[in-house]
Amino acid sequence: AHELKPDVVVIDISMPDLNGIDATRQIIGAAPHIKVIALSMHSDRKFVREMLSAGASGYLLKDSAFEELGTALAAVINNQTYLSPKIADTVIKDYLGKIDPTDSKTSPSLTSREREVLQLLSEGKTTKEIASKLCVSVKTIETHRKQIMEKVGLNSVAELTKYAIREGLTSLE
Amino acid sequence: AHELKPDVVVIDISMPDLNGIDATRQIIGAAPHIKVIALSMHSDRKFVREMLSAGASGYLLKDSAFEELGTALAAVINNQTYLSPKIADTVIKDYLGKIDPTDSKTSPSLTSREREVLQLLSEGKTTKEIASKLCVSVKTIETHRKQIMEKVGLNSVAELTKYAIREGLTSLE
DNA sequence: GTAAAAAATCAGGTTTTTCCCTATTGCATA
DNA sequence: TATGCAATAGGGAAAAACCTGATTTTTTAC
Repeated sequence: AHELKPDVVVIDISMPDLNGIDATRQIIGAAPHIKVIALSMHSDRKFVREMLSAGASGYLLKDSAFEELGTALAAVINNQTYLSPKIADTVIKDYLGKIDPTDSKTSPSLTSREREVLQLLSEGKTTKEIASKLCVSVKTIETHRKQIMEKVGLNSVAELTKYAIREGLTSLE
Repeated sequence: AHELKPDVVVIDISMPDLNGIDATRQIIGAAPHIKVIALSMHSDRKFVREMLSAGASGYLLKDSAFEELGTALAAVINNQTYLSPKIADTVIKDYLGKIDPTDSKTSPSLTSREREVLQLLSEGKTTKEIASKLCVSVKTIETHRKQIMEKVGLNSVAELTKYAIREGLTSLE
């Protein structure tokens, strides 16, 4: 970004190594006129909030259509903010303050640790393997898993795997 | 394209003035190593056929997700061809003329019973539930499951679920 | 038309995993 | 400072998976 002096940057949040949120912070910090559009697989509240407070002007989901990118670009170069419809929903709810637990089915925000466990689980790792990988007890992973199942309302590895795929935590390989 | 010498060009077929099909023909004619991915709103047979015979290596629909672009790019730089699923369907039907549903299963020869079990498994059913549904003993289902895992070379429900999705035995719901 | 191979069924016993309940610690924030 | 949430984990019961066979149909092959 520093070299190319772009008008708009599209950042993939889940890019490896460099954290997209921090990257955004740096870019905006160094060159506030640059517009940043975040591209993410998650519609997770925390991600969105952090990204926006880091200064992003737009937030798109990866499962959005190409068309949306054009719309978003047009919006941000006009100093407007563009959010994917799904994102807009969560942002508005967040903004309105009350997130009643009844409709939390939209995206039952898992903690980052839980997402981590879910990802490994949906990649075929056993509980034992996950525990050893994360250097915690098997019991801890069991608790996380139970918690995940409770939150998302599913109770089989198969369904969790599908959920993880839909949420972009894992791929079909 | 002439100036930038790209590896891959993504062409919007419906771009104004210049016809995307002719553009593709020219690019491929001048520099055959360049990969062209067509981006179109139509899944129209003629468009697709002409585009492919013009030398395109990929064909995406505009309502596809971003993710697909990555997949397509990865495919074409490996000298493979990528088609949006919808497109693939029409191409294959065109190509085959008639589709025999019986022999199209070229998967690692699971028996129909095994596929049945795998499907239920990948829908989140427990071994016990499957047994009761199929009116056989739990032991039988265990044996089937072991056999399936052996045949496809996977040993977790998560991976089996992904396999089942790829094979069209179950959906993401 | 029969023998061999493959598919479908199941059991006993052992090992592993999961489930349920409970509990501690750190951290944020109201 | 009190309260709630996140992350951690143990014990013990229950369930599921695993290993080692084994029997009965159904297909396939010669």
